Amino acid sequence: MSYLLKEDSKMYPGSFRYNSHSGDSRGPHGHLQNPNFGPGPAYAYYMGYHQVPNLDGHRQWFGSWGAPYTPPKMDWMSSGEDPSDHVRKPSSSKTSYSSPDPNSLPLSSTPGEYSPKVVEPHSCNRNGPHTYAWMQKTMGYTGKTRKEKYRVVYTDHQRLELEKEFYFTRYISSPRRLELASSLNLSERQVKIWFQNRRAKEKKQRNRRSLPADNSQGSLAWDSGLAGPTQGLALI
DNA sequence: TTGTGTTTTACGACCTCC
DNA sequence: GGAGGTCGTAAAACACAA
Repeated sequence: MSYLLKEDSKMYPGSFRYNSHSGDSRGPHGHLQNPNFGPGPAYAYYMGYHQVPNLDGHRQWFGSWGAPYTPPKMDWMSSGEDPSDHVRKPSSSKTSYSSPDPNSLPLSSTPGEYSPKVVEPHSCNRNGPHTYAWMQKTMGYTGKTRKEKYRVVYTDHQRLELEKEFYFTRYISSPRRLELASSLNLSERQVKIWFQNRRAKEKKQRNRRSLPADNSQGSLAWDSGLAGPTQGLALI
């Protein structure tokens, strides 16, 4: 399903920003080698989705989500493989968002599949160990303002799963939202907002290309200059 | 290295529908 | 009245040119 390969390259030109320093599953050419992606570095301690960064830039989930989030089947971890092997090479290999075939991905993985890892409560990025100031501020969980803890960055795995869902339906149903939120260790609210933002993004892109907004009709609007549904579906 | 532009999360305001 | 939609916007995270 190269739709996502294509689409994501546009959608996430910098989607591996985190991975450039925290590990991801891409090969030297920017292609994902591990369909389960690398560790999920992009979590932060935010609002109800309590996350604590660890040394590898992976953030750990606490609080309402129970077990910390760990992307499923993180083989490279269990096998002792160096996560850096999966790290995107620096900008010389500015990659497109090369997603694996979503059909091969664990779309319906459940939280139970995530095996919590013991991690250190600090993160690092390409600049080395790094703990965001706002994270430290919010560790105390004292009800921070929007400015103090603003947003998290979703992992590639989360993004891909969301994109996959968006590909099939631009308006997620409540049950499916619950399922997806659970499988991705996101809140339903996050999933809902992600879809809202995704639709807005699509609309923005469409407008940018001066394409008729009528294409928003129906469940798919991919024939609007974005990677089209026909193309995508044909490749599923 | 730094300044700037873009993208990504997240929210509030407001609207519609049931 | 609640849920969920769009729209506009804030600000973090990032890419990249200079």
